[in-house]
Amino acid sequence: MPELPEVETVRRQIEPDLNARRLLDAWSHPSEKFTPAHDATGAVVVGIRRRGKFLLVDLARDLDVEPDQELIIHLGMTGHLEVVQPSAPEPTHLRASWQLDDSRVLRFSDVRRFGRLRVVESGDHSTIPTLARLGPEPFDEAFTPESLRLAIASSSRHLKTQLLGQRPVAGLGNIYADEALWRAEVNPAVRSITLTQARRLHTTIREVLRQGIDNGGTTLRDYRSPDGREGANQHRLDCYGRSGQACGRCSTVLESRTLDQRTTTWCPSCQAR
DNA sequence: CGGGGTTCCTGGCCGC
DNA sequence: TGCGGCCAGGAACCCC
Repeated sequence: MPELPEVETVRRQIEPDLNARRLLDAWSHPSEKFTPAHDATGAVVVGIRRRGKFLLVDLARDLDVEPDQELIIHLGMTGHLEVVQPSAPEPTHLRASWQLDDSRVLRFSDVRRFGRLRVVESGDHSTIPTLARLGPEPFDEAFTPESLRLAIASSSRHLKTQLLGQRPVAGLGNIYADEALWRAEVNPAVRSITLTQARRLHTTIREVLRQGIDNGGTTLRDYRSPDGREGANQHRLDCYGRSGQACGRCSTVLESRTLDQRTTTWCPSCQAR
């Protein structure tokens, strides 16, 4: 399930292959999630950025002009991007592909079809709700303990649920949210946090995301980087997926329960309310 | 507008 | 071995 570290790993890998390449013919699966692939046809890639879990591919009519469109890619749970020779074996769940002007092909495959594509005018994110209201990038200076505390205070929902909502900070999913809360020793089900807790959580959010990027992402089942390799961060998890095992800090057995329809794992002792 | 619930999908896994 | 049932999970979407 690609979260910020996985999406950033993908971005770094495909950028050199895609930069300055023109997208020629496009093919797409008939779902409306993927048919916008055709809207990018004819444009040249002049850069690839990331906001939270979204990839923003800057498109221009030509190499020497300002970009006027963005191809926005969300990988969902099982989305995978690769730039390969056309002779490479076709993925089983191909959802979109673009012929490139260097004879290679950009392919987007996605087993569960939770991913989606859109082409919009540069900077116009108004039709993509989560992106339009996305919180600060975790490594940006706009993300501070106080911004985090304020964001959490602005809603009455459970802390973990708010973090998954992408408003307090961009890019957390279930894995890194559980990891950050565990490290910060904050209970996932509280509805507000003190500034002291916000300071800890601010630090641990940055730590777990940085560690995830440094390890090339977390591969639990499907995630592969564009070059087909697994990440290594799954060997470094302290909390996510460790329900029933001993907490690495206090040896209490980690618990798991569904919080607002999402599986949540935490230490009932160090993360007590 | 916020909160709460539902839906989209399919492979993998469990139990019989 | 086969199969029904269930689960995971991000974000759009719908209703109140």
